[in-house]
Amino acid sequence: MKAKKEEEIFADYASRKNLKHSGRRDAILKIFLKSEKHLTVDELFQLARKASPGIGYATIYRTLKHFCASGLCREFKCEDGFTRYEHLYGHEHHDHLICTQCGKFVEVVHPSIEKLQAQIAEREGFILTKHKLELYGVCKNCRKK
Amino acid sequence: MKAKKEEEIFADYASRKNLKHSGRRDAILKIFLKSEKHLTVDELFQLARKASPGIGYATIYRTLKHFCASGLCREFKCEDGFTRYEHLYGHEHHDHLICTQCGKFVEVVHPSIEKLQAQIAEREGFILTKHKLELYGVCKNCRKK
DNA sequence: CTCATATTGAAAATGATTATCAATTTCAAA
DNA sequence: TTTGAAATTGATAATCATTTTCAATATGAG
Repeated sequence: MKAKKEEEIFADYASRKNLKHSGRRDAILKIFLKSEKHLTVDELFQLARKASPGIGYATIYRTLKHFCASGLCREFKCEDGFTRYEHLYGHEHHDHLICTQCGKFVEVVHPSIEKLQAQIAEREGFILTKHKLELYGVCKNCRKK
Repeated sequence: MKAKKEEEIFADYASRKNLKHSGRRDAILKIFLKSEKHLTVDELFQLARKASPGIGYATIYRTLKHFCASGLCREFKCEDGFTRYEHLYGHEHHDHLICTQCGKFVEVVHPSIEKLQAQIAEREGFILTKHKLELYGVCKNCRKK
């Protein structure tokens, strides 16, 4: 029951933060959890508007901040200028392979790269806190077209 | 004569693009070439203002666009939200190791990582066009403090 | 039920960047 | 040297994504 677990994570956060109950927020959470894509703010807004007509843009932003703070998701500033939000729960650390034609996101994991990064950092006397690796290219599907 | 060479690169571009001569631009170029740092727009603006009082912010932006188009430099959108400009000429492809305390930039090259990236992309059926690898951490100096 | 506090949408504010515009400068050709 | 088309410039307005403000409303503990 992954979805259940994610809802619990947010419920815990909400009670920790003394958030009050809100239908809007529930709707946004449901939509976010249902989508496995890396949604942009606007995509989420469009979907939320269907479920909760009259919802404002600011509410999406505010709610996403909460989701991030709760550990449910993470902001991902993409090269195309749009910020996307990706699920964190149940997703081990990964990097991204992104198709510049269709926008497909592939989450990739490669322990050897992580190891090499640590080596580089050590060689230069750094202690690594985080890294960002994005591979941009064209996927098989888009090449056929 | 690296500096000479860089000036030539820009001169070629300028003549190709029918740019007219400009004292402002010369000053900005000189400042940019003299600095080996990854300057932000504002840092460059502050420096340029000393050399050319009265210079406007827009001129910095416009000139940097030209520098990029000429192949002299490259925009680097940093995690801290500031766009920096780095020298391209004489700098082979590299990734960045960045100190989150003092902002120190180290250019790192690691062929094995490049190879692994190509492997990952191939495994997923992608043809790589570019990549972005940034390592964030704390440098030796900052750890001492 | 009550009241402090969280939530909301609309609209204003922000901050980085770009576009506009009228004034000025450059430079090739006359 | 003069001329005039085209480039350059600074100031300012416009964008665009995101944040903040604010007054109105909703929530929920006591």
